[in-house]
Amino acid sequence: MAVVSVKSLYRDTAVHLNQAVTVSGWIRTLRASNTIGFIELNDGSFFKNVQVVFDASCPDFASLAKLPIATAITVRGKVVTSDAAKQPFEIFAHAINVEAMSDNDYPLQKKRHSLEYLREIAHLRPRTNLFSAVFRVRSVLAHAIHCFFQERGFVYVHSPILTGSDAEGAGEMFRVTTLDLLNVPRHNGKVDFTQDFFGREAYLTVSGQLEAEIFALAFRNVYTFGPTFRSENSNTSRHAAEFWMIEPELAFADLQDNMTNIEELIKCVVAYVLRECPEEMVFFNEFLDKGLLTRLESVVGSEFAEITYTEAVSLLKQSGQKFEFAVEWEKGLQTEHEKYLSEQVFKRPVFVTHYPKELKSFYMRQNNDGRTVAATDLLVPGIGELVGASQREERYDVLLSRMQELNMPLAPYWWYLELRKYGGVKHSGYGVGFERLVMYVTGVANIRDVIACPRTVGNLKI
RNA sequence: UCCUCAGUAGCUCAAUGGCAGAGCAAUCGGCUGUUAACCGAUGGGUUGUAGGUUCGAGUCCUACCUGAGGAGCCA
Repeated sequence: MAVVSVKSLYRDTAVHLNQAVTVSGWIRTLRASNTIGFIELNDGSFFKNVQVVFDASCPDFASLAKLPIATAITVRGKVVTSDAAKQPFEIFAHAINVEAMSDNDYPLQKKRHSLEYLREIAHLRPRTNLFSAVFRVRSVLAHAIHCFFQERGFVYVHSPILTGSDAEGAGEMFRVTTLDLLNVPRHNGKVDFTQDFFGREAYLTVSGQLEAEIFALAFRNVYTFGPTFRSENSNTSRHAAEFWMIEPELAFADLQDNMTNIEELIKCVVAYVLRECPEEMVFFNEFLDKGLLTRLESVVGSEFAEITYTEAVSLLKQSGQKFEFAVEWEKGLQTEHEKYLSEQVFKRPVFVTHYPKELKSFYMRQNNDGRTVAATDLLVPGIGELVGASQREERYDVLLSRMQELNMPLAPYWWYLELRKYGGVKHSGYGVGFERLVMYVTGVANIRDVIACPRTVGNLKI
């Protein structure tokens, strides 16, 4: 008999009711007495478990009643309605076959564990309710992002993970080398990278944006979605050394077009997850954040706020709010300022636009005022910066003089400058921290809990 | 990197400078259509590490390690 998924049992209950079925999965918990036992079985296909009832008519009843948690079993039985309150149906077992034993020192108990403890057993935590929900939503969210862009004709670009540029400006980089670190070749006192794998220095990418621009100027609308690496010594609940980013790039688009696209993306993928993962979302709302569903539904339904950086600064100055750091136009917004804006003033996602050029990257398009650039950050309650965006500087001379102002080496960027010479139309793009999006959608507070095997400073356990 | 807090049984946590404990888990037994089942019994400790103060340190002091929260940096 074909094995039926637990998801199918829940989604098509009427089809299976009073029918013989075979299911296979792992024991989440087991309760038994002399005459009857109950197994909550999870088969991986669905967030919820199915209750398996077995009594003395089931072969090997006594030994089945002692099986440890996490034992893998196959159950043959009949789907019946359940008398008890907590489940609409259950499986009455005729036979239970052990596929793979577990052990009584299994670290996950029938109780609530701390997130810190679960991080130490990252190889087992996907078997818990919370992580089962998180990683299913992460998968659905990734799919939603591809759907959004593919439906709109965006081309998915695989930007390089290995890069030769060490001055992308987005953060500290991991060096990649095949040189023997115990016997490094030298030339005139310096490391001789001509003997390294690529014949030059190489790093892991901190952003695929510059390469995405290449493709935007050929395919018009493109996006990247892949891993990114930053070796910064940052120790917060929102930073990881390895994370995923989505970096769309739109040709013939200014900052406003960019922001329209960002808002559509966020609303579309949030709505998608609410639709596809109702059980998981109810769980998050229950156990992590009672206001989650209300907040996400309002995100889908309402306009994002918009304010210029200069307006935001004067709004903060006039707010009367006590801040640890004074608000100053030249110094940029502190985290406390951003939180006040998104959580107290607007209480929803807010675009802050036109930042001082000194605070932003060289490639952002300079405004006519001579002091700001066409850039925006999308700030969301609870997370802070979710999206960083800008119109790119398409004017060759302006870009060149800005790079010279910043004393940047020009040679590595010859191709980036050359893009401006041949039909370098206005274009815009943005970067979304995928894990931050997962956090925002699930209510999970620590980035380490939305990554399968998180890498942070001093931590690469599994 | 800086600031703050924490580290005691497998897990979650108690213990005034004076005998190191509880709940859950595990093991054994009982019992019941159970829902983190329930009831009884049993085993389980170099109190993060190294020094110091003291008649006596889980408790006070110093350094280090680990974790968490916040800041900076950013996505």
